[in-house]
Amino acid sequence: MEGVETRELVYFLAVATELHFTRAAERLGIAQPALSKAIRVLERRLGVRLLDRDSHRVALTEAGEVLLHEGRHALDAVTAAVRRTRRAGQDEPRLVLVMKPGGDRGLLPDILAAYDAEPGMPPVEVVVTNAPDRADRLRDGRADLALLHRPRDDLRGLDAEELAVEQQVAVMPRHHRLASRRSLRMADLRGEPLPRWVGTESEDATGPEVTDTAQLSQLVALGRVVAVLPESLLAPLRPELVCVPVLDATPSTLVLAWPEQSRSPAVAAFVRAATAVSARRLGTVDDDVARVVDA
Amino acid sequence: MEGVETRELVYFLAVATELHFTRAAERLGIAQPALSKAIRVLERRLGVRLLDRDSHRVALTEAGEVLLHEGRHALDAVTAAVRRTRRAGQDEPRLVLVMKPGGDRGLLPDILAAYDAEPGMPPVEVVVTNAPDRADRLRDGRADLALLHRPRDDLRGLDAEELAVEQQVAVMPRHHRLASRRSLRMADLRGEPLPRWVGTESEDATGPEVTDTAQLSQLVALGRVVAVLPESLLAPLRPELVCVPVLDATPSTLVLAWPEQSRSPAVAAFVRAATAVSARRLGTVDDDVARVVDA
DNA sequence: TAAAAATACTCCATAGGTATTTTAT
DNA sequence: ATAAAATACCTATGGAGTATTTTTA
Repeated sequence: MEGVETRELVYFLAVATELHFTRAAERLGIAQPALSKAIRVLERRLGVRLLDRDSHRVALTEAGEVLLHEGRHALDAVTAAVRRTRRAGQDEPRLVLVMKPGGDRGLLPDILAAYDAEPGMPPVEVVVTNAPDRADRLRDGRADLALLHRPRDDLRGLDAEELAVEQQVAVMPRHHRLASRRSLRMADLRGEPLPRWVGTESEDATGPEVTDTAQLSQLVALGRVVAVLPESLLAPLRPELVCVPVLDATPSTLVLAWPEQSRSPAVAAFVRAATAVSARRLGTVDDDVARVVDA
Repeated sequence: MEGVETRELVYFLAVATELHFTRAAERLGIAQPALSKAIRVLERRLGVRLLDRDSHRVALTEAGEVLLHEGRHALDAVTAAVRRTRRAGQDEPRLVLVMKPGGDRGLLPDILAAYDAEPGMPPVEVVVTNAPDRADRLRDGRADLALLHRPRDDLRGLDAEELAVEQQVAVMPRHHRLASRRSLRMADLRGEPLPRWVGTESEDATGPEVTDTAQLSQLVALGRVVAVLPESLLAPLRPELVCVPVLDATPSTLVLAWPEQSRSPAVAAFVRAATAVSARRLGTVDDDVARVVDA
């Protein structure tokens, strides 16, 4: 009566996303009647109709809509529990940190050194990826820590500690009409093609799709696009490019994030190390920002 | 291979908390051998030993420790999904708001009025309870919204909007040695018996256990305890009691909280209503605080 | 030796398969 | 007429029970 099994959630999510029993059953590797029955049982158990269906249309009810969102979340939590348990049981557990290339603003070596100084802590495995699912990796247990950027990344479900704030700059070829300006406002970039980062739906981006900063550098150098981003992301800068501070772009904050309900001592130790390093560097970073803003 | 069923999680959590197969099996209403086997299957499936056990001792391994925490979280998410789906499927869905008695600082009537002004929204069911699990009710789907107090309540897993800040006061009988002071510091209260709120483990509370403000008022009036809390919580104040502002107590912030991953339009509408009312009242509230601090 | 977990077996509830019917466009 | 979901029926995996053995303080 009470329990809903994860298998049932998986089945329902398949149908709810496909909106088609036969295709969903294929995807799940089971037969269509089995799936139909499983859904009927689930509906009966919940006492709620989840899908309105006739022979040619399958649609979510209000309740089905709710279970689609909440069920996804619940399944994430279950798979996260499984992944973290498996990892904790390894012979040599590791602390997994994800970041994108260049996404550490040079802080990581010092942080790792500070962390390694603590005795009895598992080694850190740094996963560097351009995939836009870094935050999701924390949520589903593939990673323990992530270097993320606010406000770009969605931090819901995560705890985070601020490590550094960086002003955004516009990157363009040396010969660009705005390249000699000492600073810009977003309005100055009206009409410029901005890159569309894959995996993010941006409002005003009209330029080509980009997946990583190397590709972006290339496109900027070719004059196909102008990028607005934290300066350190493109460091070291190609010689034919220049950066101009954009005064009214929301600054990008580098944060160290971890799953909210984490009780891992290793995660705690790493966070301590990172905040210590960040605090030590804070003066320097602030100077950097000030210098950029003054320019 | 992949899937872990919620039933298995429930079983494991029972063993992990009881640390005793036979008792856990009783609690679950199944036989001991069935439970032993289920755990063995789970361990095999995860590829990880969860419990170190001999005939007289059952102890969690590192991995078991992890699954205890993460599994609880995951089960919460599953039951939350089930509860919210059931509620969404009711004939007349309701928006459930939990608060403790007097926990709204007088804002709720206006908020409800503003919310009711929006068309097509489900009615609000206000649950007033002294139970200390108000935040948990959001996490496990029994409620959609809660009026909570920072920093007293643990807001992890929740989103929250600040509604009002209130200075803390010490409440004591009129004849108390500190009753004539215009303000206090926490140090002045050294040696005074502070109440131990049930459900919270407090460091320096040495006085009697209390469960609600009526009981607390009574105990304060009897001179058995001195309480530090936001003034509005005891309003209207018994005539034989007085309040003295405590300058260095961390102020209490009234927040409206809801589950992080909520996508409910009704919740969104209520939050809008609440922030609007709060903004309208903000000047007044700030004046209140200023007046208290000046006193 | 006593208390508790593991093993051995038996049973049946149900997940899942195949074949077929119903339904709506 | 056709595509898709529901129904009917069958099979077998595995969840849960009882009886018993093993283990160690």
